[in-house]
Amino acid sequence: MRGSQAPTLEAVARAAGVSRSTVSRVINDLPGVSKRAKLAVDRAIAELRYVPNQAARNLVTRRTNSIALVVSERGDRLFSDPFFAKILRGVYAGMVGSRRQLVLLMDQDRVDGALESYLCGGHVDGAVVVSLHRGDPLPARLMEAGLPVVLVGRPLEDVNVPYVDSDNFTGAVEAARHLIGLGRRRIATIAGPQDMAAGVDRLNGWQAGMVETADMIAYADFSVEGGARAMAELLQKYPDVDGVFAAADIIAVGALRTLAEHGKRIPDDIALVGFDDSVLATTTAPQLTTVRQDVEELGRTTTQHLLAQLAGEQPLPSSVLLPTKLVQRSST
Amino acid sequence: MRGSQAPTLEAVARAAGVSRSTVSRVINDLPGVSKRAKLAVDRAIAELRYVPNQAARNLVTRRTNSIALVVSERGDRLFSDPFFAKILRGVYAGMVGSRRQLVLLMDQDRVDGALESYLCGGHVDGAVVVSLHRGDPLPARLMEAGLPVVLVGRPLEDVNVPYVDSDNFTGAVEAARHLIGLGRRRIATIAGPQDMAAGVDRLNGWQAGMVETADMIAYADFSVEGGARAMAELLQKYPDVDGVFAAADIIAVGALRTLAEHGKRIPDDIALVGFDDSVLATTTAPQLTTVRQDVEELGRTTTQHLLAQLAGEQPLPSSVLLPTKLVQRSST
DNA sequence: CTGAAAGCGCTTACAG
DNA sequence: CTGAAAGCGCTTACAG
Repeated sequence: MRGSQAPTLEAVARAAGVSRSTVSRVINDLPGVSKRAKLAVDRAIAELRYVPNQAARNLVTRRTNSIALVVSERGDRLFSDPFFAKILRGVYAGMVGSRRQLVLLMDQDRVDGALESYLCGGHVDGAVVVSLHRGDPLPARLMEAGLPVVLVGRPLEDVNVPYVDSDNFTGAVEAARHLIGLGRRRIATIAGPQDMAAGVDRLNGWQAGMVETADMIAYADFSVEGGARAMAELLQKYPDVDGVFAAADIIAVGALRTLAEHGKRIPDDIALVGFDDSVLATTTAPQLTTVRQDVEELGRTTTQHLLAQLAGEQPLPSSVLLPTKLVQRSST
Repeated sequence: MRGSQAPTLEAVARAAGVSRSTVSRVINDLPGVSKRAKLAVDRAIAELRYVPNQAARNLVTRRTNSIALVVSERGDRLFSDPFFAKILRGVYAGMVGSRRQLVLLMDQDRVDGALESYLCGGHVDGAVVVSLHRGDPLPARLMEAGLPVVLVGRPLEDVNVPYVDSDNFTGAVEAARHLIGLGRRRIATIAGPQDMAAGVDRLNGWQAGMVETADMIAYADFSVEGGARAMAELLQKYPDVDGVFAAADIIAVGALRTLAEHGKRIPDDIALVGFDDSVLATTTAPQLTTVRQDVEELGRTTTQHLLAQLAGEQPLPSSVLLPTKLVQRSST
């Protein structure tokens, strides 16, 4: 189908004995074509194996039929963490039947504003932006440029960009209450990165869920090593800690490693709660009690939100929170 | 930058006091433009915040500056497995500096040949195809249509499509030799799906590496559950098994679960070797001895192969095998 | 070094 | 229901 031999609309029209207008109408399923004409065109299309040239189409319609998934992440987190794959699957699921293509853009495209140029240069009809960090000007810029955007995850800035997020706060409240309910008295948290909403909201939720003082806090990025280090820090500062809420399963995995090294029994000596209910939660020993968030649903809902916006549907709620839920296993 | 107010090349030309031809030459870095003209054009572009319309460009150049990553996988494997994320990262790394965009296409796009139409309809300049299963006609079809394609993973059919793969065979040979070297006498394998080259080649390698008879075989798909079931099957048929080569870490995770349920000590009773050296290998207890393959490198090399082909470089070797290597940990 | 003109392959009023 | 014609925003010989 490539090269100069690719049949054009013109060729189809000749073969079918009609005008280009008629062929175009058939291709686009527009009304006002006789059965006879449609039949002839369909036959010619099949015979010539005609495929419309998308570039020509885009040029005149000023639409691209594709949307971007922008992954605003520099490091390895999204790849060592099943989070990203699930988002991707959800986004894909959300696009089913939309006849749109997904263009994947990553942080490295930021070199000399290439990302912004690309997004604003009419290459895509809209964008889903994932994994924003505090202070990222991208969402505001895209809004200014008039590009429809929906974020996965609450932005930390006070920008008026629609988003979909898990209810991190409530999930973390539940985690704290669960540990308290088990009779634990010395409960700590390993908080996630504070330049991302997930990190901030889970810390706030934990603090809100603790009835008494909540000041046994260590910080980690979303990695095994970070979790291991933070757990070591907690053990040193608070030797009597008997409950820990880790802001992500991957952090909990690191914490488990450190706890094993220190000969702590889980949950006897220390009860541990994670967050995510990722595949990690059931591959550890003991399996993790954790707060489930449906990441795939997050991707799907965000995408549907964007598509609805593109379809010009009634103004949707500007943001959506998806429920989270504690899942008990053997680590508590 | 969207909407009818977006500046065109024409507008830039007027603002700079030159012709459209000259502006086009400046944008495309073509020779034969006076410094004076270039300066004026650059200023006008900056002032108007001009971004070239890609659709118009594609139409006339017949290039899209994008390549497709086709993930030929229906089920959940690619998402419950870190494999896909690593491939994706590798592909991205391979594209750095190529000024091309990545369009991600998945199996669901196959509905009424939409995938093939899309790929052959001039939307992309070439494609990387991952995770092929036996009997998939896609690679041959794309080749016929003249679309440059490179596969991640050896195709099982005898098609003349270039590919890049890990040396699964040699890695599996090493795994078998390792178990033999440890003095194990009753060595089994949990083979992967036999409709994929990775499954076939790892089984063949294991058989080649075994000096004596190699007939203790169970099969699993690339999943925890599959691994658990296959391990149960092996234990029942061969109660004296003392070594197992699992064709993937995720299969080994399932095997570990079953072994724990049966009260088997690892590695004392049974030594276990995985394949991949994925993140799973170090989150299990005990940590897995496994065959390392560099999946990210796989994605990167494949992409560079494709880009070289697009650049019309000298004919490259039609296929490439990347080395694999045994990594010993505590499961053997 | 520069510009006028043709043309890429479609869609879309417009007139019939 | 149908077709002739204009035009989307670029690139690319071609002539100067």
